[in-house]
Amino acid sequence: MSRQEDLDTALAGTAPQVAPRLLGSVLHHDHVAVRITEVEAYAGPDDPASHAWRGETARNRTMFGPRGHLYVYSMHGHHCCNVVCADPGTPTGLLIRAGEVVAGVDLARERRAAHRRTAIPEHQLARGPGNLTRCLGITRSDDGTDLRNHCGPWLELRPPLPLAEVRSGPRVGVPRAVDVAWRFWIAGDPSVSSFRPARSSR
DNA sequence: CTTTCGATAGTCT
DNA sequence: GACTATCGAAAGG
Repeated sequence: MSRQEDLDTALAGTAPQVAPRLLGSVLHHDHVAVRITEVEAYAGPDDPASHAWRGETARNRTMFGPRGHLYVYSMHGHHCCNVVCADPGTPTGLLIRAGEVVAGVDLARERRAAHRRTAIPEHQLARGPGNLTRCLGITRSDDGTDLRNHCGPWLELRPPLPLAEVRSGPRVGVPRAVDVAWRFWIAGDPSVSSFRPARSSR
């Protein structure tokens, strides 16, 4: 079975089903690799926290397409990347929130240093979705990339982690649908970001 | 460790 | 003009 089929099969379920499956897998881009330690699930039109909730726009178009594509958006001057899963028409995304840099540490540190004056501990290089994309050099121009058909290993699937190593809780910074525990992380991993409640509007 | 607050820029109303 | 699926610095425990 080709890797392409493996990935396509692995991403076939609903967002909360697939999300923990990505923990421990490795995301490669531009000479840096990150082992995923934290993921959030954003489900289709029924999830009021999802960008897709209010329908298709120019920004979220990729989420409405086939699974295995990368959905990249920008906000607050940072980029966040999602892996699209499920079937076309049910726009679901998996936000990659944090990871451990396992290759290209010097380059990752260089990219981070451009936006920070103080020293960065190694386990914090890819802690937080904006920091992770900065380490990897992912920008809005990577939106729509098909991870299944890329010649290099974009997303290197690893065997699923034992359930005992996985924790879950509410999503970070999300003001709606607070009751669902759709953030998943590897228990005890230092690269996992700390929980932040949504800031009250106004 | 925690909380709070301002900066930030792209998207949508 | 108002909103964020954010970040880092600063201040407090």
